[in-house]
Amino acid sequence: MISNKCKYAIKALTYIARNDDGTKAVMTSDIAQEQDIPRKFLEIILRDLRNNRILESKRGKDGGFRLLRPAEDISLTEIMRIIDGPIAMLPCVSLNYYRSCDDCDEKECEVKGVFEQVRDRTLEVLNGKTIKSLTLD
Amino acid sequence: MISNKCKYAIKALTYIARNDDGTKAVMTSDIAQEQDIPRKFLEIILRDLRNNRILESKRGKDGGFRLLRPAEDISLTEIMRIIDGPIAMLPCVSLNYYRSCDDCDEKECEVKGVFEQVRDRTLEVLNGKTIKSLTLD
DNA sequence: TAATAATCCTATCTATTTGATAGTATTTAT
DNA sequence: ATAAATACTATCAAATAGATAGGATTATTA
Repeated sequence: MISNKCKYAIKALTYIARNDDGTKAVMTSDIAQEQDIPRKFLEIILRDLRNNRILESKRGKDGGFRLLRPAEDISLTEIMRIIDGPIAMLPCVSLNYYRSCDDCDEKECEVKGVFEQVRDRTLEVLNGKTIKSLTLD
Repeated sequence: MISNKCKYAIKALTYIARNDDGTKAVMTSDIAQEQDIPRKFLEIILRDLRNNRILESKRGKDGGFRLLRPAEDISLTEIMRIIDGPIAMLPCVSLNYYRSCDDCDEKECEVKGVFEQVRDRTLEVLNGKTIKSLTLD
């Protein structure tokens, strides 16, 4: 399962992508209201995305958030990794968050192969999806 | 990520499948030792699997556990659902643990479609894997 | 039939993660 | 100056993960 936080992040980003008309940044409070996300929680999420160079922010009056890159260059995998961490089902098959298993020898691990396949299938779908393509669905 | 508990369950089942020679049941303590799983934790897992009709148990001396069905009839998905619950990444796309989302309208949800695809790809892999096929890998 | 060896059951515990809220500081437009 | 926005720090409650402890029950066998 992905976390609520991650789902909020995706919804917030698609909202920003749809509502940035080029004149002014998109405000936290608008996103929170329209997408039904707790405001203070959303602040944390947006700051996270900013710190990871997905968003840029502007403070003060008429402040808000903008995508730092075109929506078609932001993949779902990138967002999910920032917010939730690994996508793989086992640490030892994670591409971005690899950790060895304490309790088994990877060379003869029975389950590793299966979960590598799951990972690859999952990434085939998720890598192909961007904030842009989500807004078109 | 799948839980440690679930990984333990899979390893325990493959161990039982490999070591049941038809004469006597496989003991918790043997599994725990060979597969490096905390004994008391493993007890809980095996009882769970028994309650869900994956294993049968025999008490007392020479007691232990056996697969209730042939290893080729026990899929990974079944085990994962018993131990960890839903396999899907969103409650609203889960086949076995469906729950509606509080915060969005499913008809126009942007992410639902993607995670249905992920679910289907994942199940393609996991449904094809059984305790039997894992022991052959 | 007593001893032994196994599962069964209930309760408990600690650490981490999840999902959030509160309050204040800082920045910016007017 | 003032209003309105983000930035930051701290805190909190509930759920989940990952176990551990101790005794009850059942079955074998010497």
